[in-house]
Amino acid sequence: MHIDLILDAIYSLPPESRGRLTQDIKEVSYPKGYILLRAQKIENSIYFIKKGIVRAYESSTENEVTFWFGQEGDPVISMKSYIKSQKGYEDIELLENTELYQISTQKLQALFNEDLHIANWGRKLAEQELIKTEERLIAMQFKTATQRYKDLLEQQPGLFNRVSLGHIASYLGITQVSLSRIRAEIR
Amino acid sequence: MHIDLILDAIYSLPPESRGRLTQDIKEVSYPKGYILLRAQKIENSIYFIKKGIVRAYESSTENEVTFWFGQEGDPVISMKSYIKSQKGYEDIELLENTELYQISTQKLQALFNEDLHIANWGRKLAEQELIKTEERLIAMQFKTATQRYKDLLEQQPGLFNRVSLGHIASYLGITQVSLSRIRAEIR
DNA sequence: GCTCGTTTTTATCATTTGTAAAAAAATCGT
DNA sequence: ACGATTTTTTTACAAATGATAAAAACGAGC
Repeated sequence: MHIDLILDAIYSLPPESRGRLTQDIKEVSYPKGYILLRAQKIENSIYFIKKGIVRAYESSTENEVTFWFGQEGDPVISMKSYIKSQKGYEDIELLENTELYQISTQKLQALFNEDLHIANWGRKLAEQELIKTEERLIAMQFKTATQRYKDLLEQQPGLFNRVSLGHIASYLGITQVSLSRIRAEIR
Repeated sequence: MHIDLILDAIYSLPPESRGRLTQDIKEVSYPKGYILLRAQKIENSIYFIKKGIVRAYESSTENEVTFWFGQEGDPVISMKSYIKSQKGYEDIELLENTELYQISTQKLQALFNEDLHIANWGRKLAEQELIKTEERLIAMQFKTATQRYKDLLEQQPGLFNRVSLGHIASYLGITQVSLSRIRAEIR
């Protein structure tokens, strides 16, 4: 997925502003299994996924819990690092060989203070992530695990070919055994 | 709580920009029980709480579920309306007689496109709400109801004098009976 | 196609959480 | 202070979910 497409989906930038932003973006790639982002560390970069799939998980508890999957076009950000310059909760692991666009948060901050359009792009980035997170929270509070599973099947059918059901179960907030039962009931 | 204090806590604005923003802000107040915001409607205003307390709840399901409390200084926003101009999930009810600062989203959007500082203020507003929502989501996925209750007791002890345990129970994602059991165990 | 390691399902049992109804306690208005 | 209403707790039972272990299915590599 091309970077211009990704940036534009967030907020359409005039050519000059977009140039300023893309100037600071590098392409990087890492193999399956690589840990892109570590919970202990304050991260200095954010990423967008060109190709591949990643998961964010927290490992401080005995059994690690996946709480986010990122696919082509998605931003990969430790929000605690990005927003508050604090350690995040999550490690982020690449589940396939993955190509990423990388940008330094320092450079991004500088652009936010210089360019009105980029500041609004940054606003939209946060707003879009906010909507997604809010939707997740509401699903966790209002819906049964079965309903959340069905919703995921509908909204992200492709996900099931790319990640294990163990990861999906913890993403849904249940055990793998529970997920297996849900699948058996539906069948 | 004074509006300048609230705005500054989000992002410190230079005097000229702050003036532009506060110019469009009106003070309003409504009595306890008033429904400030309705799920069916696309809202044209956002608010900040000067004095009082409110709750957001979704009522489409049989038993209504509270998923957010707002207190002095907090923004009161239907994010779906504000960000995507779509209907939100939530009704918002005033739990006390409440004084609010009101601003039109249209005027705010106009200011975002005119003033770099205000655009960055808007970015910070979204970012702060994002961090809060993410923390909630993570607590729902990683922590037991008992732990979430204890956390709330610690972080917002004042809340318990202002809202019923029934509302708090649904906020924590459990039934009132469950909450009562938790409280009995701890005692 | 076979083997080894991983993932997924199934089974059993213990624990947690929910539902419903009733009792107890607290709150409110007069 | 009183009764009426609402809120909170308690109880008994049902349903859902978790933990653990074992079996079955699947996949990568030879």
